[in-house]
Amino acid sequence: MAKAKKTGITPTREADYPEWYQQVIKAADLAELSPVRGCMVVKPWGWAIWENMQRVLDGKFKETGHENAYFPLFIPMSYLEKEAEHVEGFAKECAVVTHHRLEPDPNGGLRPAGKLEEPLIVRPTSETIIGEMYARWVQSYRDLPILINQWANVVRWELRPRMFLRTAEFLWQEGHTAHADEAEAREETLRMLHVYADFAENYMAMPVIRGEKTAGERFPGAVSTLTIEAMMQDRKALQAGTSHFLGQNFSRAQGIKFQNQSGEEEFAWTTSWGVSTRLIGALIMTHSDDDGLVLPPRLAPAHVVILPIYRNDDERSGVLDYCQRLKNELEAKTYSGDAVRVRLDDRDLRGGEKNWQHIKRGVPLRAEVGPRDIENDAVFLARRDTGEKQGIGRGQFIESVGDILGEIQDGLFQRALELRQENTRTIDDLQEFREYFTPENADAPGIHGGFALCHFVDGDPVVEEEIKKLKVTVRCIPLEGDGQAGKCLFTGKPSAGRAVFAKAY
RNA sequence: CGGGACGUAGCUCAGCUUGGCUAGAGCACCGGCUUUGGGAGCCGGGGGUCGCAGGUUCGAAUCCUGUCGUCCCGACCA
Repeated sequence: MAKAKKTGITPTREADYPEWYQQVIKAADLAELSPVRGCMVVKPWGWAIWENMQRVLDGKFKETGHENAYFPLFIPMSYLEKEAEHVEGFAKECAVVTHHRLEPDPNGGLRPAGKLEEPLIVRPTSETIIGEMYARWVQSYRDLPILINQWANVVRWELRPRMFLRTAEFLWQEGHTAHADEAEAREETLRMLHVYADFAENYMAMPVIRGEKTAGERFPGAVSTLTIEAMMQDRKALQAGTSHFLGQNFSRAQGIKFQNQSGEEEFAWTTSWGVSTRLIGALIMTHSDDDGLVLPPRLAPAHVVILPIYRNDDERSGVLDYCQRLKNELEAKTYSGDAVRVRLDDRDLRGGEKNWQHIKRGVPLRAEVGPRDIENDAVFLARRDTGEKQGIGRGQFIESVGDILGEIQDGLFQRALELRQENTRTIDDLQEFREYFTPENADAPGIHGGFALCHFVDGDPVVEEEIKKLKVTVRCIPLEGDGQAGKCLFTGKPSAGRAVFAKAY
């Protein structure tokens, strides 16, 4: 009897994309909302993905000459006031600590006491506190460059949280560097953008566009903001990482000064760059399908899950022995420089239910092993990315496991790249632009639009108004543009190059 | 911070219009038996001060007032 095809996730992406996203997180047991407004609890499976991301990125930061350090969670309010644009950018979303003690109140509860002389803000980002320290550390050109990264949590009091994409508290890394000259600082900004792009494409299997933000989208206080932008499966853009050239704005505000070789006093040139747990959201929306999470092998907490199948206690011990041996043999193999990560799921659950759990959690390979397979010295192997299932000899499986994982990794990247290519258009006609970004049914806007490459004039009010109406934003001016000049789509004024326009998260 | 909706079991919700026996269902959970190669079936069981505080009433999940919270749509944002 053929059963009706049932998806692991309800609703499907097509039916209700935002709800699908929430359900994937739930079904894959990645995280859940906490009782604290806007803050989430990252559960072990989600955390393991983050740990893998951290491990890879941390290695890349160290390879590029950076060291880790740690700076305080609290920042004196006055620090934030020093850089005017910076204040404006973050003031509206800061958590503020005004007291340092609790005392009993008359109703049997507690109330804050011990008012602080100067309020402390919980860092929304650490440029100011880190800059303050750099100012103390730098006297001579010989003290530069300073190349430091920190792994930390930050707080931005968001009004509308979405798991992983925008939460009040989130985890990230922030690199902060100070240099003796502009060229070196600009080079650093670009270098780290490429580190991010490499990580996104080769580890997350997520193609990205490297580009520069327009003035309006720039980091508050930065001279230039570089970004990597990815397309999610609903064709919206997600900013996946940023690298900022801060010029001398922050060093002037914070007094990061040094004497150069001629004995003259100069301000240092600084940069900052970061990626956050938002990358997990990006990962989910890039690869997952209507059955749940799909993980690129390089970041998957488990590459292979072995599912023993048996009917009774007699079969049980034999099957488990065989599985344990298979696990050991697989773990002796490597993929992408690491030992193959294998889990043996011998929980006392029904096979079907167990199997679905691993599908929903996105494990790249599931190997079912039952008496029948053992007889043939084989396993029944299922791929999460294609859904393909086949019997394969045990020896062959062990020999090829690394290759199969590599195939999955590459396949996911190709699939994501194709989606982006199919949904990227060069547009030179305003009417076409409007239609491209207008959903067929305004009351239930389904998946529509994509990336549009258009000529434009940065900051022109006519442009701003038009794209705002359509809820479209300028994502970036690609670094690898065609370099052709043209006419602004909206105003007809001369344009030096095309930018990527899209709806965004 | 503006507009809308909603708070009933761990989760999703019914019941409320028209107040009335012991507050229900599905899923999840626990136990037993039969099962086990893509989400098992049957039987039994545990679990709720109906968000909170007042009020009306012989009687409130249901009506009234207040309050707290959550979600959605805007504005803001990694």
